Amino acid sequence: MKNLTPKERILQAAVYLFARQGFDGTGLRELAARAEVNLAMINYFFGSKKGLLKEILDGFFEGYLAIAGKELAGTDNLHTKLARFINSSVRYFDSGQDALLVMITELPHDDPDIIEHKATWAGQMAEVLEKEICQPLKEITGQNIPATCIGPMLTSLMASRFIFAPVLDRVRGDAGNPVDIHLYTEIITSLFLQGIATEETTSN
Amino acid sequence: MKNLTPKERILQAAVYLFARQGFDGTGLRELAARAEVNLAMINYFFGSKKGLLKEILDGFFEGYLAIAGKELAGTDNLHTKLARFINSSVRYFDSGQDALLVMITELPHDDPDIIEHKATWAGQMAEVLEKEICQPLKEITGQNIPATCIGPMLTSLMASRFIFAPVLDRVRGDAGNPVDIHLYTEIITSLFLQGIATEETTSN
Amino acid sequence: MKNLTPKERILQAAVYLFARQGFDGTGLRELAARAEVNLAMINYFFGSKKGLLKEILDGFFEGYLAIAGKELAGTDNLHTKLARFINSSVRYFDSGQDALLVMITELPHDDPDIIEHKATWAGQMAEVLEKEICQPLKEITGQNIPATCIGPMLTSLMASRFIFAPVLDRVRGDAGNPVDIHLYTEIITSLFLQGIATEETTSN
Amino acid sequence: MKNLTPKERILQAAVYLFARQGFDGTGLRELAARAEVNLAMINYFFGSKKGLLKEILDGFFEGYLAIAGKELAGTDNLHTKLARFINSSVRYFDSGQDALLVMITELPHDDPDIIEHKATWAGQMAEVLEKEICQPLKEITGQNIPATCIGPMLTSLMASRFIFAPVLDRVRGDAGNPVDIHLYTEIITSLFLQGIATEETTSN
DNA sequence: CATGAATGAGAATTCATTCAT
DNA sequence: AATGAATGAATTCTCATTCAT
Repeated sequence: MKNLTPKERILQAAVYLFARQGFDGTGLRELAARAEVNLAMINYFFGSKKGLLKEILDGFFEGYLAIAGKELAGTDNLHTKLARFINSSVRYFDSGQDALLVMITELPHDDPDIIEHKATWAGQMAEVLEKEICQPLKEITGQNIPATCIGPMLTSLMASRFIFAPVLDRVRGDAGNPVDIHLYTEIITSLFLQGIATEETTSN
Repeated sequence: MKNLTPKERILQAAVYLFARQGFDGTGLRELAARAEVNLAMINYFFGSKKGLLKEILDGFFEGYLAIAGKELAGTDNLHTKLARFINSSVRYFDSGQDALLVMITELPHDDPDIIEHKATWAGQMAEVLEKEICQPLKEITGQNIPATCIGPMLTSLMASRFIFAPVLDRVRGDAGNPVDIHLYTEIITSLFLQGIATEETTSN
Repeated sequence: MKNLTPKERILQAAVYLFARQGFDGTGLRELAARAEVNLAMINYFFGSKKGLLKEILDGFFEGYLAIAGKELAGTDNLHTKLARFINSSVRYFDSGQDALLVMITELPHDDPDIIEHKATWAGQMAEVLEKEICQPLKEITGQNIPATCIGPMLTSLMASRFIFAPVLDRVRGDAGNPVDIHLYTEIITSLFLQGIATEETTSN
Repeated sequence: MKNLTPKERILQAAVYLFARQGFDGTGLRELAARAEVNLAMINYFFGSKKGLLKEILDGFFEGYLAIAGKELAGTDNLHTKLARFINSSVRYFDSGQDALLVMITELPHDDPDIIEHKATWAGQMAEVLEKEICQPLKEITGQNIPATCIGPMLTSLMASRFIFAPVLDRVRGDAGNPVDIHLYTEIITSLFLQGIATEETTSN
């Protein structure tokens, strides 16, 4: 872990701490200590604390957008593409839980700089979803649900386990066994595509 | 708005600011100014800034839990009960968007005091869901999805619009027309119960 | 302890806390809590925090001065009188250790109000000592040591055990057995009258 | 006085103010102003206000212990060594009156951090005194007075003039002439070694 | 590149005190 | 006599940032 460059160490420490204490709840001193880096280097590399946050968000969105672009493109049917997207996204979220949490928890906060930045990424994401999900959906079912509605829903759904993780660890206690990550993916996929309780649906 | 008691004004200002700037991002000075209250009164009434957060979270969870208790109880079939719960919850979230955002964004942060507090509420919620949703679901479909999985999913799903709201306002621009709240409720309900793209489901 | 008047409870709590945390280190809230009294009552009874300190100092000095007046007066020889004075004083200090500590630790601090107050008492004490100790001493030994020198020396000497008590408790550990109070009195008396190591004195 | 480093200026101002107003009675703002230093530098250099106090106490104890080690060691007889020790100590106290007062007035206060710290020093001092004073004394006179008794007595006695100084200045008025410091040393030494009123002792 | 020193602004909290009831 | 509410000032301490070296 010491064979990372200072900049990488800072980034890594920042994701870790921001996820657990929030952006405003984390001091640069604490961050510098964890990254084993001189305090002044943070501003040296990232210009400001906010610049550091931007870089983290950038990294997360870039990867997420890439997944959307890759898994949703092509000529496969919508089901297949969605299943693929959910699968990849959940794995992405899982492998970068901290970055996901930073994104989610900083989403609603209305710092002018940051919100503009987030909107840019969200806009690009919406474009992809609009083209690859909403349009096909409209053709099939007639429903016209905008990407700005379905995107958040899908993202929140996939992220739910990670958002609630710290609390759930306490709820279940030490002996609790959370749902396996693969099962979790299946549940999400199944829920999103067929809803819950399909049996009952037909019986009623 | 001035005919509220100081304590109410503080609470109101706190929800407003915490939702927009985060708990740590909000200073007590700013809060006191907005509540038109002397700075020292906040500690006088709530003991500490954290005490104020706890009271906000309490208020939110109490209402949410009450809805779960009310709408999910009874002998109606699962579909009906879920539809009712979603309907009430979304309306609850909508009418108290700020409190919802405070809850969501503070969820992952691992302050020892707060996390314990949140876990208590989450535990109670999980009990209700376990009994009223998970058990019936198991009997009907055979699936054994724990409440600690389905609770977060459902909550995140219903909250998605509000979590992303500030960003989406920018994405859509000023002329954007978000989905109507009733339609939003319908979409959530439909998604949760039957999944998306049901037509295609049967055709495939 | 609850059958004391509020005023007495305040005084008692104040002596206790001032001795352990100092005057400035003790908050009125803490004091009110310990005295099981409403915060506002302290100012009600004593006018101010400083008024409370004055009353404590008054109580101590009054008792100390009374002892000096009683034990040093009369026609007995100086030795006898001094032994009596030391005996009574040490017993007085022992029975009111907290008040003694408050007096000692607040002595050097130069708050204008308080210092004037202390000087008044010290002046009265000096008069007694001058007449009952210094004058006789001068007649006997020819030494002219002023009361403003001998008073502090004698008082500090007798108080030494109490001043260092909290620290010594740690030094000796839990199993430490401090010198018995009667022996302590004897040591002080003997030291003051004959000095330490008298045997050697004669041999040298 | 300006050609001292900021850290030195802080230390100097702190000793001055703590001696006159007590540790808790002195604000960091006032201290920073007197040291002509930015407020934040105090915490920067000393970590906390308490850290500053610790450094002051360290400085004092270190010097005092060094004197004990130097003046009490050796093969001279006890009288000579004690006289030397008293002489050096009084001179040390006189040259650092403020530090002495800080030590004395903070002695009884039972802050956990500080008391532990003080106990460490007191323990070392007690060891020296035990070996160099108490043991010889026992051999000569048969008296077994522990160092934890004789140490406080001796220290308090030598410090008496400085503890009472602020009050005595008022008692004597402006024209008062306190005992010369050399005479003071002689009185202490004589008192400690032969007691007061030796003539009378033999005559009675 | 890297760092220790330095800073002004602001953080949350506690203070002793007042006053209407 | 007694109290809960309220307050302005001050508390210690941390903040992100800058800069000379």
